[in-house]
Amino acid sequence: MPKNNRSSPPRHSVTIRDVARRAGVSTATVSRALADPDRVAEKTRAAVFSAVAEVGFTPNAAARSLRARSTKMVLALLHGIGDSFYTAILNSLESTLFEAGYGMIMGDTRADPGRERHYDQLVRSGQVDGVLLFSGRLPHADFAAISGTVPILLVCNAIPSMAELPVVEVADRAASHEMVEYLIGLGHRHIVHISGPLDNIEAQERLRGFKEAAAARGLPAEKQIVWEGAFSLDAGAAAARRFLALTHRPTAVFCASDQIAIGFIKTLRDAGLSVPEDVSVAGFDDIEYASLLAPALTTMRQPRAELGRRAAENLVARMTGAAAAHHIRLPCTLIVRDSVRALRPAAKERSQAPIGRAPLGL
Amino acid sequence: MPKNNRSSPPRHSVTIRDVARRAGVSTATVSRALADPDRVAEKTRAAVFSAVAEVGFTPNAAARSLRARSTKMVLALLHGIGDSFYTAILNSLESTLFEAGYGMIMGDTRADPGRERHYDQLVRSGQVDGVLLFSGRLPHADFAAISGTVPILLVCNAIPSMAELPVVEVADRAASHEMVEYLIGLGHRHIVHISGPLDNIEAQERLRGFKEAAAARGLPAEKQIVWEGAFSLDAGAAAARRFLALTHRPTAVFCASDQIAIGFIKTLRDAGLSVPEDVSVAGFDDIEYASLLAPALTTMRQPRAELGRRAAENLVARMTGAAAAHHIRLPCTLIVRDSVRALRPAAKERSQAPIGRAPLGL
DNA sequence: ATCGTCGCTGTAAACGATTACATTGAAACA
DNA sequence: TGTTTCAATGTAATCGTTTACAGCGACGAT
Repeated sequence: MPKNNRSSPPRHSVTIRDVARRAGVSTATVSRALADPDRVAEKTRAAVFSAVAEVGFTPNAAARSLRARSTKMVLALLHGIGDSFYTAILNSLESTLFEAGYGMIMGDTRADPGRERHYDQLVRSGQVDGVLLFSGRLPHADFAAISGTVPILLVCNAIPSMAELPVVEVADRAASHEMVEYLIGLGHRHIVHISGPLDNIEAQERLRGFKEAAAARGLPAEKQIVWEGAFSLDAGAAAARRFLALTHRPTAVFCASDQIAIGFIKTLRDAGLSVPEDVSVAGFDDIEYASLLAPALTTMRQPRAELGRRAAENLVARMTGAAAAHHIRLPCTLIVRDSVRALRPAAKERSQAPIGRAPLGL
Repeated sequence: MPKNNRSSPPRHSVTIRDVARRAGVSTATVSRALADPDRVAEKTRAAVFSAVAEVGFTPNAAARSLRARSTKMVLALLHGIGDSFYTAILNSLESTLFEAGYGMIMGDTRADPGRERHYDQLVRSGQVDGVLLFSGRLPHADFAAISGTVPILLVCNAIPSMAELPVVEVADRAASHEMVEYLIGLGHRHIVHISGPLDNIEAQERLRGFKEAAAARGLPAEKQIVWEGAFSLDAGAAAARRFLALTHRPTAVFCASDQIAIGFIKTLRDAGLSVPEDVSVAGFDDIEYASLLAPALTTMRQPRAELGRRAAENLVARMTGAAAAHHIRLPCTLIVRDSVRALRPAAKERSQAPIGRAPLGL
């Protein structure tokens, strides 16, 4: 007997129609019972629910989206998923979105135009109800156009040319101010700022904060050095090599990220200098391991969990048509640990002499 | 004159019909031209493409999914997005999936039944074409049922009760063997294994590897201690307190994760012990900062990028109906750094005496 | 001349839900 | 009793694609 290839139906999934048949009602009633149980009679409701359970029904998302024009999904578009900076944010993001009934699609632009176009299409094709835009290097004109399609929220990414878009960000400039004030308060007058890449908004703001604070306190401008690089360990290492080559070394280094600071310290240590004895080093971010390093890193803590939560809440409000703040700026907090120390007053001018290995006793 | 609220159409999006009209062809032809340009005449193709550009058309994803029964999305379901272990994996995952034209929805179960049900529904509602299951604590019966719906791939998560599901994992047991062999080779005979949570498959495997290797080498069973905890810093710290309370201290500690090792070392150091002088400590994972700590961590490196890539490739193959390996196991590599050292042969038996502060000179 | 064959295109039926509108029956009220 | 009202339900259109099927010239083979 030949195999009967035709007997089994073409994998028909179970639809609302099956439920309706089973419960002896129309599909409209099933839909209503599921969407708002109070709108159908108690008897019907019970019949529908047990029918749903019996046939094992789950509404088809595509059909629902098509008709209802909503997907209950948001796109989180960032630059470099691998960056550990995002992990804490993603955590509270997912959490808050989940509470509100939204799923999260993750996209990474990697600063690649092809990818940017792809995600642009994703949004335009109606696959998400909203966008959280972390990446700072997009073809923003395109995304501005999208903002007519679904709500967009810029996160940590207050692009000046798109002032009309809502933003949730960290008070980078103020935090930078505070850190510089702190260093000055400890007696440092000769400071180098190792900046992040200056096509990045946050790097720009931190640099600006550094300059403003130094100027406001009347620090000699020629002694405030700025080196630009990536937010990476390697950039920190490169800066350290530059630092070692200086004859008149600054007494403090303010890094635009903890990664930079760590790379910097490591290279310095390999060269025989020690932190903070020979030079004070401050970071920015307060990454998970900042407190575990030796020396424990003095840094600015970014409110990452809150950032994720507020961003998600704000976007949800927009998607549901509720009122939402147009600009949220969250403060950082200075975390004092061991990598920065007060400059010995006596050494204030001496510190410009070449610095050798720290004395053994201390 | 009253505002004419009715004049603007109800935000009609631009559909394939508009393109068809504009190009003077049928919607079927537009669809064909877009799906496979070679199937329409050159003239038509040109007309369609310029029409698409002119009206600004992007196909509606919901409609397409509904009809074509495919969403070009996968669900990556994990337990604790915040865990830095995932970041490197996610990176190569996203990358590989993107190349293959798939998007990625991220879900976190947080070991919460409500969430598990939610993501179960997500899959059943046809929102994804495949699932990557990282989390080790699901109501697996349910997900086994799903496997009839879309392909599922277990990642780092070879649940025995679901042997029929395909797996991509790390050779945890073999890696554990190797580490224990390494410690034994350095003269260690008295080892404690700080395990991860034993409802986690990987923790189980690492523990098993530890026991097997110790037994194979004839190490005295009563000296091989196992403490169970989370994969966290805190668990490491707790283990350290336990360790400090011992009178006969082991000479080496093999931690089931770098996090544990770091927490352990930190607490030990706070108590005045130093690593590796007083005790050798090995980790597992080779997290980003393992090399930057003092002491730099001796550990097993997990091939995370490759793990992500292989998992994505395998799932894509399954989704497209291609052949795919049913079980992939990737090897780890031992990374020797500074937190483990050879036991001084002379001290072999002495080492059971209470260990004091390390001599200053070393 | 006739009949495939083939390349190209159009017509219309799905896909599976939501929802505007119509219908029904019973309660409420005059 | 007749009318109104309202809750509960059914009917069928709709969302925007894809795709099975059919049609239609043109061309080559018989």
